Amino acid sequence: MKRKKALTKAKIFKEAIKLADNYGIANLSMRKLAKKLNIEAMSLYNHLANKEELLDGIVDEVFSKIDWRTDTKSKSWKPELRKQAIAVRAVLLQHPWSIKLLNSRSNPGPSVLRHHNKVLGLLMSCGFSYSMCAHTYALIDSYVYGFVIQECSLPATRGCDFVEMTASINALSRQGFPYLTKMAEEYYLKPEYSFSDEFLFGLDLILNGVEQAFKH
Amino acid sequence: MKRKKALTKAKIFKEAIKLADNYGIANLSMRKLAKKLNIEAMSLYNHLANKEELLDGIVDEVFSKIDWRTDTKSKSWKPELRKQAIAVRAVLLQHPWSIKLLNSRSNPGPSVLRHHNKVLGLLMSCGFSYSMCAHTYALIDSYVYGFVIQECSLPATRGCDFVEMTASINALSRQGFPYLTKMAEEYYLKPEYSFSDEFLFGLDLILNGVEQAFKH
DNA sequence: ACCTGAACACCGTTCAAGT
DNA sequence: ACCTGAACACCGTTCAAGT
Repeated sequence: MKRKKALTKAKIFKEAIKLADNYGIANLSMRKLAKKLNIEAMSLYNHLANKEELLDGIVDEVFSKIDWRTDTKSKSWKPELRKQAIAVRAVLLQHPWSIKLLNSRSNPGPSVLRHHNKVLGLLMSCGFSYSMCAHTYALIDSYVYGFVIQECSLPATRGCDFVEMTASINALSRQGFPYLTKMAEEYYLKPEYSFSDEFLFGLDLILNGVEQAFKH
Repeated sequence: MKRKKALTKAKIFKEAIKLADNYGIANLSMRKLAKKLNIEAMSLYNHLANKEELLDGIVDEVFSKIDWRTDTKSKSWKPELRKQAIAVRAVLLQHPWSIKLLNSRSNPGPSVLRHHNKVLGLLMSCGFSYSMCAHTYALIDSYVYGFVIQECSLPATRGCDFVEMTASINALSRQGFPYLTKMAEEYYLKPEYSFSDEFLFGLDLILNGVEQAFKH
């Protein structure tokens, strides 16, 4: 019999992420996770206080994947902040369940805190006042999270076939939403349209606005 | 024995919202809801296909409370769009559980669709192109939802006493997050600071940016 | 120090049976 | 047409007992 190596939090989190990626966060239960780890559900409680700690842990694990090198002393906050926003979106999209967990957890882990510290450090060392830091960060964060949440819960419109497309357009117009109908048939449901492509428009608009506010 | 009036979806949704408001969305179960309605859990399935329909229903009910009069023919989209964003935030804050449901539901109800139709109609009748409509709406929606999500999941910092405040500052600085620590002690944790006050800064920055993009 | 089995108090949902 | 009781297949978590 080969002896199993001791279980660690790291291994538990890794397996939990795999489960959530493959079967959805709704199917991540302590019992199923334990089964995957070849132990009984109750054994997990030797390593974790409760499921909360598991969820906090895997969110933080996702955040730890953000590319982490930044010249905090940089004098150009704008391209750097842009890069950070893009990076956050990228890791969240890799694990679509993570965005929903992120803002329902009240105990941010070290990687989440490290990220906040990095962004605030960037702004502060570029001469942003406390209030401009707070304004800017609230704005960028809200936008990125809000955008990714919508993106992750969008029906996979790519695979949407012509029949159900016209069906949903017809349903809309029957219920009396003329503008929405028009917009859907003339724009949203065209195969060229991709919600994801909207991300940079909003991000750059926000960054330009912050720049103007910063310069007074 | 007084005869109970027939149960309707409207009554079920109303009771469900009351339950979620009072005890949190986590405590809204089919069984508890049925008990409040003085019926057995299984009877709910005579009125609803499943719990999904319940959640779709109560989200839509929340959206139906948005003030709904709008002069869609208005030539000034900016104050109107601003008012809509503020109204959406207001109703979502009244039912803090609703924001999390909103973007996990894939079947938007009539009130949600009506709202989308209204905003798109406003922009379209003010001469926005399809692509500017899509850009603008994605941006505003992302911001509002992202902001409200953060707002709803913030620890009730108002009641936070001095002891735990300094404790959390110390914890931060011990872990080595100097900027975050500084920002917390010099700004975020001061009693005058309120995250909610950040909302209008971002909203107006975005609206001004859209205005510039619209004018070319 | 770690794992286990049995148990508790829950879930959503189905189904056959009642009125 | 609506309601019910029993049942199924799940949850997270506790606790006393094992090694």
